[in-house]
Amino acid sequence: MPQRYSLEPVIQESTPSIIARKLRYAIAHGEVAPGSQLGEAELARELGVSRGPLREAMQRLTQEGLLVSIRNRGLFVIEMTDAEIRDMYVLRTAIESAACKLLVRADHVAAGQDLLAKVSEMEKAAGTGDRAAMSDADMAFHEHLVALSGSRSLARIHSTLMTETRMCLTVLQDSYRVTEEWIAEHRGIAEAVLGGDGPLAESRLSDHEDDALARLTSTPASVSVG
Amino acid sequence: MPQRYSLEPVIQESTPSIIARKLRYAIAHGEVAPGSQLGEAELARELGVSRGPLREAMQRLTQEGLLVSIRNRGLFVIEMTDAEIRDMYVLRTAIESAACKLLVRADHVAAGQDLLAKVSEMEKAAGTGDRAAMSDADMAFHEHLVALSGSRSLARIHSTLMTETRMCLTVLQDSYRVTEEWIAEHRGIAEAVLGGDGPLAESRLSDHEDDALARLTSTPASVSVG
DNA sequence: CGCCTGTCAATTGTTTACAATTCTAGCGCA
DNA sequence: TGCGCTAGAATTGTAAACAATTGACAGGCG
Repeated sequence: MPQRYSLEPVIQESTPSIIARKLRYAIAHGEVAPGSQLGEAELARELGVSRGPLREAMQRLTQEGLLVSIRNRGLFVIEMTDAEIRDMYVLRTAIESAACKLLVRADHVAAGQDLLAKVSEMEKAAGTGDRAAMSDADMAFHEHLVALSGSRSLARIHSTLMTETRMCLTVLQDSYRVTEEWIAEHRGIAEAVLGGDGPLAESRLSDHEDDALARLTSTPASVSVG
Repeated sequence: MPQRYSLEPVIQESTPSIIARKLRYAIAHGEVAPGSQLGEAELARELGVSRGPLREAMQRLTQEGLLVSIRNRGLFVIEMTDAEIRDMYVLRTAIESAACKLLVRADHVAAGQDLLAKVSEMEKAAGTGDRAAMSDADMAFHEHLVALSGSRSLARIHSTLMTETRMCLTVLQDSYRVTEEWIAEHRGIAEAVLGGDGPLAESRLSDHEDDALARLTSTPASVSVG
């Protein structure tokens, strides 16, 4: 059959998937506060679905670690302590470092240029002074870094980490400052990738994550994973 | 209140949790073949639960990546291609490397001795010639490595990876050979940790993972993440 | 004979209702 | 005041029924 129109296959997203995505977004953007309870009946009414699919979606988020379940009491949005945020950054640094390793072994020139483009977008966002745009650009850089590595495994883990990161950023939005230094760190990583210097890229990435972590937590990270 | 007995908090595991654990075990140990379909009605009857909690458990496994869902058709156990196994090992190496980094920054002497004890258990298992015991000991070493790091994040990801690894080992059980070299690799890692040499430990770990990967896949890994 | 199409059985997806368990809060009582 | 008990409310688990979709198969048409 001639493919006259460029038709993409119709993806029938399952209802639990849709619910999970909406809930993830709501949690990440602070529409539901950390520690607050998600009542089944209320949520089901709000979303216009029945309890079955809703519970399936909740189980997914529980598996991701975004919700904690207390039996016969309900599901609650996680509250991350400083220690847990530090621990999350350990994992995040591990994932992104691995992505860097893969990148420099592949087409690091194209990847580096791609990342530099993201840095430009960050500068643009910084120029407008829009907080949301700045953090969006920040996260876009890191998501792109992992996506360019081509690893599905890394991308999957990373996406859940970015949700948690976004949640932390939303909570501590006031303390989120974009400095020249902040953009320079990203550019440094991109340039190291461009040059194919894996160890340098990883080192800069690790330092960058430590800085980001220090901005998120009250006490500085005592042990770095870099 | 004086803690006279070392009482752990009573954890009332939810039904979906139990189901998920049982299914995970069954998949990991080859009781359900990769690619096979899991019928809701049949499984529910077999496990003695209703479809509700069963579906919730399935969603968890889907989120973990152990099952793939085809809408209106059912859930199937994943079939991993060589490329996917390689990709999984990229992630696994990233996780365990990060654990190594944490280990050498903490009490690396105690950790190293602990790991050497695991190596002894491996030798014992190798002496009996019991295939299951050998792979158990192998996986116990790696799980211990991550557990000793004290990172909940790393441990959580790693546990799902070990399930997938176990599945691969079960499928290709015949080609699983334990050699002197295999034990020596583990001892090398443990000794590097004991000596507090992070880079050496990571390097040896990476080489070890590459070897393990080469045993699992038909074609050798073209790109290492180490 | 080959291809398309309509029907049918099977399975999943969703909703609803109800029973069971457990936590919380309030009350009475020593 | 402190304790135990009880009623209410919430979640959790179960069951049944219905809707929706898929894949297969038989039959008609060119």
